[in-house]
Amino acid sequence: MSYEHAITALADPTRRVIIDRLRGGPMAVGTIANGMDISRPAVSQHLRVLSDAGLLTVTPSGNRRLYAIAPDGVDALRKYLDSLWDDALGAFARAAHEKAKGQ
Amino acid sequence: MSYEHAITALADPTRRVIIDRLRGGPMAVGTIANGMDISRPAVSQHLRVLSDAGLLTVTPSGNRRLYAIAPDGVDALRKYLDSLWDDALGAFARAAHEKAKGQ
DNA sequence: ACTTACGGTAAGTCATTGCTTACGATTCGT
DNA sequence: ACGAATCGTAAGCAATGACTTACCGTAAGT
Repeated sequence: MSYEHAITALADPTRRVIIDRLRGGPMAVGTIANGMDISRPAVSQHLRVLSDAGLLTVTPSGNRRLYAIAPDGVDALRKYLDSLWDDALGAFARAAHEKAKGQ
Repeated sequence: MSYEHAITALADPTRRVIIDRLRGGPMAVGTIANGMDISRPAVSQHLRVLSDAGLLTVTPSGNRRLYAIAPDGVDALRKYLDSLWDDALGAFARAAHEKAKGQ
């Protein structure tokens, strides 16, 4: 269902940088933007896309907003790729079998 | 490494339709394009992108070219998401632990 | 040999999207 | 209460990308 938004969101290199930065744990927007070569509003826009895709969660903490990776969002994408991988392997084995029988 | 091209390629809905059509096994270009609402050259361009990303393999068969899903390409993407999922879960558990300790 | 089928490539067009600056709203510090 | 900090949103712009038509090469059929 929602894996489509997730894969679209992760297609952008900048957004992958952001989500890779969040691997260690939740971070505030300013902290994320610090050290990146784009403006802070641009980071905010990316965070919005990632959140809408279900890949991030937000927890307001006073003045700041802490973003963290949402395991469920990543898992949805994982499941899609697992099923794709299963089918690909099955088709590959079947094709190899056909070829062996053909020769 | 190459998972970046793969995730970029899979971000397009039309390309996901194509790769979903190939789950059953190899198909020729015309067969893939048949029933889709875009032109055949457009399908060819998508197939090129998917091949360059390592997600498809091509085996010429006489007049036609049979495209099939490359399990290795899918697996590279799977591995990236697995590592992301692991880190996300770890950070999530750590945050939950911190919160429990804080209260 | 000649025609038909198959499919990749080129050029051009239009929509999408990622970025910037400017602005507004909320919260913290003093 | 007032200034500073944090962050989201709006508007505008430039670049990327997906599609079309037109064209060309190669293999099959007759």
